[in-house]
Amino acid sequence: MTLSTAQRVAGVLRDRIEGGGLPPGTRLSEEALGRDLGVSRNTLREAFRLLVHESLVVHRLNRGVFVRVVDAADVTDIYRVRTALECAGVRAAAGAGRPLREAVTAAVDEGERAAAGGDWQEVGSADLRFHRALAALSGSPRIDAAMDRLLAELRLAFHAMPSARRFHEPFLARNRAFVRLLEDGEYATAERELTTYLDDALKLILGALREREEENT
Amino acid sequence: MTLSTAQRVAGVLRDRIEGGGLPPGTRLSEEALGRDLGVSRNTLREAFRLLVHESLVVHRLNRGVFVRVVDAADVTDIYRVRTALECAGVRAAAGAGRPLREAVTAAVDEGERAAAGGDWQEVGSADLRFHRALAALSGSPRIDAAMDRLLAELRLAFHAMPSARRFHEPFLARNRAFVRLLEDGEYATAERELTTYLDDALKLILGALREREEENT
DNA sequence: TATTGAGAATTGTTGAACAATATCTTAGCC
DNA sequence: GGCTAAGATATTGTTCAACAATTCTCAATA
Repeated sequence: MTLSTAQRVAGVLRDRIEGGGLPPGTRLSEEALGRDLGVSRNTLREAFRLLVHESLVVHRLNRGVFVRVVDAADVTDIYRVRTALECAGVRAAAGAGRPLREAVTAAVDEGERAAAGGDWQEVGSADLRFHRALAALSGSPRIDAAMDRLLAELRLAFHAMPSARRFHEPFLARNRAFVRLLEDGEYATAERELTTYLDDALKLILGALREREEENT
Repeated sequence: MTLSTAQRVAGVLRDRIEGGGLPPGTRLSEEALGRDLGVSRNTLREAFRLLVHESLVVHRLNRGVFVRVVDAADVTDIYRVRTALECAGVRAAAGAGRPLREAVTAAVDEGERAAAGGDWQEVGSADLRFHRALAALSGSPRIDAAMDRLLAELRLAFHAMPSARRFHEPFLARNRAFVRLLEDGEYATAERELTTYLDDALKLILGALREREEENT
């Protein structure tokens, strides 16, 4: 057993949350969950702390933990940080090692292959890998970890997106064009394009969030 | 009782660590510390969790918690992330609100005042506030939080710096010049200067770390 | 010297008890 | 009827001691 009980429990909860089994806003009762998963309240609370650190749940004093609700302000902020980290990656691209640069191209390739096969779920995953690879060009473990946390948060918001295809399809060509800019060493242009790219994506998500908001009124 | 026992214990440990009473690498025995502080192991473990979240200690499964050792690779990485975040702040400076911009200037003012009074400890604090204010120009809560964690980590490495004055004095003028660039709207120049600024600071710290390393051989 | 295995030391997990806080219920009032 | 306030109930927060699981120590052995 190389994983502690708390880590295993956190993994189970993470899967349930990301799989939609525990929708945003759900309260996680210590007693009920502990009985369900067969662990003590103490261990469960330890698992909660791990998930709090991943921003998947929030902890309100004397009220318990709730599945994180990612609102428009959160998404906007996440995109601010993404822009900072991914732009830093682009600026480090020239000095980055070959494996790091190839990871970027590979993710774009995989996205196109998935699109050809009609697997839009996988197109989404490849897109996240693409952006993570972009930030990873910095060669910084802390940036990698921060990026993972950000994308995990973002996945919570993606539950609101009606169609993976409508959201991802327009970006396939932009990803390809962007990679070409990197390969040609057009870093300044690439950075500008990336900024507007992320801004466009943000607007799409905010639009979807607003629509869902109006539905629930 | 507005502070839990665990929080008090964490405070005691934090003081001991930052005061040098518990040098980096020290293992914090649950039983010995618990007896020493008069709390149960469980409470002590809760305190440990708080400190882990602050990056002051690390937790290794089945081995216990150790006072964090910040090595050259860590410092290098921290400066990579700082560069990304502070540069993002500079690029957002034009659109940032007045209070955010004034906070940058205020920190530089306070640094100069402290230097005039010979309080080099306070010069160091003001310098940290200056860089935090720089990153805060982005107006992003997540960037603010990340910056706080980074600077807390960095404080651990500063224990290796022999003289606060020798380290901070040369940067007083650079801080002032940098603020002037911001006020004049010379953002591109400011960003370039900031990059070399952080690079120079990194080299100084790495040099001090190397010297301390050689002493301990 | 390197290895191995039993025992010691240490951390991981649990369940319980009690305290503090929040939520729900209900009785009384306007 | 609707509203407020007091009390009852449920939930989380904190601490403890005991037991399980893991790692470490160190002598015995090849």
